[in-house]
Parts: sequence; structure tokens; C-alpha cells
Amino acid sequence: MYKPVFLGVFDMRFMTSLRFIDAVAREKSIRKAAEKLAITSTALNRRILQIEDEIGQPLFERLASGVRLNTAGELFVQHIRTQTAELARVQSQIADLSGIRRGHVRIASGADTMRYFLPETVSRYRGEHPAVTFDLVRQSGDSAEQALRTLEADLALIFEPIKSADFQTMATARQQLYCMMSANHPLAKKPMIRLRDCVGQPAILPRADAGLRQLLNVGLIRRSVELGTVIESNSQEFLQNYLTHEMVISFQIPIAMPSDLITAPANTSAIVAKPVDLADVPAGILHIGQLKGRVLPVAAAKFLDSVITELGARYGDDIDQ
Amino acid sequence: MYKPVFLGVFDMRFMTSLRFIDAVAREKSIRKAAEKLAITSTALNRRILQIEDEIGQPLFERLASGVRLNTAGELFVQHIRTQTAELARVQSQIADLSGIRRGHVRIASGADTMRYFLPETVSRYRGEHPAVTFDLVRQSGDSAEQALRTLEADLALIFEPIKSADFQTMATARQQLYCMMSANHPLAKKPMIRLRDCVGQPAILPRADAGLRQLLNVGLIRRSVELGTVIESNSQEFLQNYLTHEMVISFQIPIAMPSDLITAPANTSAIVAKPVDLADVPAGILHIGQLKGRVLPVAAAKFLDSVITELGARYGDDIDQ
DNA sequence: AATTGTGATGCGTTTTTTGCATCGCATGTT
DNA sequence: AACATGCGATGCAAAAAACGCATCACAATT
Repeated sequence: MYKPVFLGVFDMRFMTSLRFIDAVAREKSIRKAAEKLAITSTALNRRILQIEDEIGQPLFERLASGVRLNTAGELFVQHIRTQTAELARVQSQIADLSGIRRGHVRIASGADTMRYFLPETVSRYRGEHPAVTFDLVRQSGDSAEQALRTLEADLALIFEPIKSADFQTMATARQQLYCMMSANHPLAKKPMIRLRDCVGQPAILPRADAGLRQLLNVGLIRRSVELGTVIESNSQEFLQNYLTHEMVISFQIPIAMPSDLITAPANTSAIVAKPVDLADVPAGILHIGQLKGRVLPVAAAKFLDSVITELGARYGDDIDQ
Repeated sequence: MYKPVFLGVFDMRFMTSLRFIDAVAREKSIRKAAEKLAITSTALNRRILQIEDEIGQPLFERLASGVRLNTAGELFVQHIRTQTAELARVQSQIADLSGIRRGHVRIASGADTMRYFLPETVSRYRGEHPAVTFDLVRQSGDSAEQALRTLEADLALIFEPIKSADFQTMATARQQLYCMMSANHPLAKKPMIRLRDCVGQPAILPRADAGLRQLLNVGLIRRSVELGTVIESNSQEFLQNYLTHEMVISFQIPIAMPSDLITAPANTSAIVAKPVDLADVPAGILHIGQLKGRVLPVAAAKFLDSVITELGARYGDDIDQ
């Protein structure tokens, strides 16, 4: 977790007690939280007792194994989190007045966009606004949605299924599935891949919690095709690099591939990517969104614009806002 | 201003600096604010410098005559006020968990409802919830709306014109204008008053900033009637009590009159109230509302329900929600 | 029964906040 | 023009608050 040096919501002294309570709520233990906060458990304990005293009733249940929020605590911690996010937004707005855009953007995203898309997009944005810092946390779709809910993230980029009603989609990009393999692979000559071409082919796939895997599974079942799944991994790097070592196929979406792999297929790359027929596997949807109803800090809102612009430039008509 | 002894948002230590900034913003002077806060100006000054340092830029302009919020300060103070109100709401919600409904309701209202309606309604509510305390501030319509905006009041009861777009009407009550006079007055025999009956009559009226006066003026101009206005006052008590001393007429709306003056006109009261024909002066609207978009503390929300119920019981069909 | 881990508490130390006296500056007054 | 007044800012010492250490009491686990 990168700590911005200039402006942090938590540098405000008046937020200290609130931050401490939030930490204890997350750690479910005063001593553990104290360690993370680099203070002693006694100091932390006393701050909590003081706040509870001021509120007029306890916020935590004391268990032998630590503490747990009670109902009042749940309400109060929820308040702390929304107020913290609000403060960040106001700070961002104030910083924006000075002309130089400052701020901090926290993004939760799947692995797909972490490889090429986000590095490029963040880099371009930081080129224009060097005072804006970023947190980029790679997470599964579920935990990315969760991060929005607990206000640990401002934006989430999730490929396929959106489960929470609290997720507000700000833009989507259709992503056709591509089959990837070594340039020597028999299938590499085809301009488009049908699933039946892949019957029994040794394949390496992402794990079941990835949106891509779920999308692919639907197609496989519909066409009654079975792959020879030899390896499963949640490391995209592994999946892609392995292709040069064994004659296997893998699948990927454009946003997770180097920009030139599709646009300039004639190059001498050892790996090729061929589209899978949309009749077999429909295009999946990459969702870019935020917590429903939340007003984002300036920096985050502007970065979202930047993401949408970039998606538009890359995928044109496949973008919806 | 009644200070509740048990729970105040501002008893929270972490709110101290924020409260101080709000005070300075309101007083437009560090020294004056310090006096109100019962600390020295140096301590206050330093807290402000510290916050400004933490924010990274000043919140106040320093003038020879004091201080004034700059743009950043406006944003920050707005944040402080909403944050304070939010905290009050959460506290109220938390207190609600404990079974005893605690809380504090702040009402801004014109004089009309302060005489009979609010005393009765507040009293009934406090009978059910003795731990709820009240602030009742008598204000003109404009300043009542202002009080909502600065979050100094939770609810406002305003008779006629609503000027701010930030005012969210939660209920209205139509109030027909009544003409009041001594029981000996010649007009007292009529069951209904027409404006032309009043031509040249000596009259005592509320001042021009009262909604009632504005409503009446429209009718007078339309019917080309001129009254013999002998006294203007913003004291309702004066207006009403004076009727027993001189043969003059006055005007009033039902909510500002003792409950039995209309319902039991046969009693021996020295004062009578007769309705003014709606063709001459249409019914005015009493608006009960809050700041648009705000989530009220539990106590205030429940009291609002109580007000609406009471209005329904009194004026039946003339209520809108 | 012993051990481990938890939150609470008394006490001396350190850090922060406060108040007093004073400065520098701008404005208003004589 | 000189003076007086009122404002926010600042150095310094006292007061207050927060902190860390050692320790307690309690519950769960070994």
C-alpha cells in the first residue's frame, strides 16, 4: 500500500481516533491493530474506551479472542468510512482549486487490466497530473466489489459477472475471447477459432473464479466441447509464458494482451492470438464502476474519464457509457 | 439555546477542531469566536493554523477586521456542517438501539406556530419520549430557510412564501385567513368577512416580513381595499391582546389561534375570529420541511411524523404530504 | 493445571495543547 | 501626521492530554 507523502486523509489529526476505531474493527483485535498502527495496545485501548464513553455506549463486544463490533459499532464504523471518503473528496476538491491536481486514486481490479491497460492508462494520467498517486489492488471480482463497499477503493474494473446491486457501472467494454498459442501451433494458421477445433487440445486456463473462465465454460458446455485442461493458474504471466514451452492453447481477452498482438499479427512474435467465434462464446463485458451513489474525489472522477476515453480509443464501438 | 446534558455531537473530542473552525467561520473573527468558545484566541488561532497546515492551504483570508472564508474554506466548512449533521444522525440512530429514544430536535419557525401549535405538539411528543430535547427558534421565513441550509435547524415551519430551492416540503397545511376582533365589534355578527366590509376599518397588522401580511396584501390590492392600518407589530401577543382595548380588526390564521376559538365560537371569549371569504384572500400554505436531500436524525424524523399527524387531526383534508 | 492470548488499569514520562505577554500590521481617529 | 484601536501571529512556560511500561483479571486452549 503506497502512502502518499503530501496529502492523506489520515494525516488530519482529528481523524486519528476514527482511523484507530476503523483499524480495530478491521483487525478484530486491539493488540493487532495497535501493532499495525505502530502504537501500544494500551494507548489504543484507551482511545477506544474514550470514544465509547463519549458515545455513551460500547461499540465493541469484548471476546476472549479479541473484539467484535456490536450493532452500534457497525453503524459508527459505517459512518467513519463514509466520512473518511467524503473528507478525501473534499480535500481533492480543495486541492483542485490550486490548479495542480492532487489526490489519490484507489483502484480494485482483476488481473486482466493490471498487465497492460492500467499501467499504460495510469502512466498517461500521471504524465498530466504528477501529483496524483494511485493504489492498485489486484483482486477477484467479488472482493473488488467488496472493496468498493468498504470504501477501500474508489473505482473497480471487473471482467464479467457483477453481483452486487451497489455496483454502479459507469462504462463497459465488450471483449471478445481470443485463443492464444505458440506460432507453431496447428491452430495458429486459422484466422478464427471454433470451439470444436479445440476438442481434446491440451489447454491451460485461469482458475474458476476468473470471469474469463466462467465465460468460456458456458461456451464449452453449450457446444459440448471438452478441453484437455492440463494446468490451471491464477497467474496470467504463467499462462502466457508457458505457451512458448509446450504446445498448448490458452484464452485471453484483448485488454489483457500487449496492444500490438492483435493489431499487428504479422510480427515475429512467438505467440499468436486468434479470435474465438462469437457464435461459440459471446463477448464478455468489462465493467468499470464505482459504489452506487457515491460522489468520487476529483482525481478519481477525472481518472475515470481518462479510462473511458482510453477504452473508447481502443475498442471504439464496443464501449458503452 | 438549551444544551442537552447527555449527548451532544460536540462532546466528541475529535470534533473539537472542526467545531472551532465552524465557529470562526460564523463569527468571522478568531477573537470573537474564541470568546464564545471560552478559550483564548491564541489556542484557537493555533488550531486553525494547524488544520490549514494539514490541509495544505489556508481556509481563511486574513483581513484587518478579522477573517473570512476563502473558496477552500467554504468547501471545508460545508463538509464540517454536513459531517456534524451526519454524526448527529448516527448518534441518534445508535441511541435508538438502546431502547430509550434520545436525541435533539432543532426547529426554526415563524411566530404563527410558536404560540399554540408547537407548544402542544412538542409537549405531546416529549410525553412519549422524555429524553428528546428541543431547540425552538422563532425566525422569519427567510432566516428559517437559512437555518436549514447552515444545518442549525433540522425542521422548519414556514407560512407562505418558500424561496429556496433547497427547501424540501414534507407536508403542507392550507390555512384560511381569519379576521379577529372584539366580540363587540360591528363586524363580529357576520358569519364570514368580505374585504369590502373592512374598507377604512382601523386595523393592526403584522409587519411586512410575515407571510400572512403578504397574503393579505395581495387580496387588498386585488379588491382595491385599503385598511386604516393604525399599528404594525411583529408581536402576535400584542396584536391579539390589543383587540380587547380598541375597536380594531386584525387577521390571523387558525394555527396561531387558541384551538377553541374557531371550533367553539359560542363561548364567552371577548375575542372572535371570522373567516375571510376565500374569494377575496385565498388560503395560505403552511410548509413543514427540511433541507433537501438531508437524512434527518431519528428524533427529528419521528417528530416530523408527529407534526404531520397533528396537522392531519386538526385540519384533515387541508393537509398534503 | 499450566499456558497463552485477550482487554483493562495504575503510574511515571513524553507530547500536545493552552494561556500570557508581546509583536507586527492595517485601519480608523484625533 | 501622529496616535489609538483591533486584528492575527508567535515565543515561552504551565497545564493537560496522550503515551508506554508493568501488571492485573479473565477466558480459552493445551
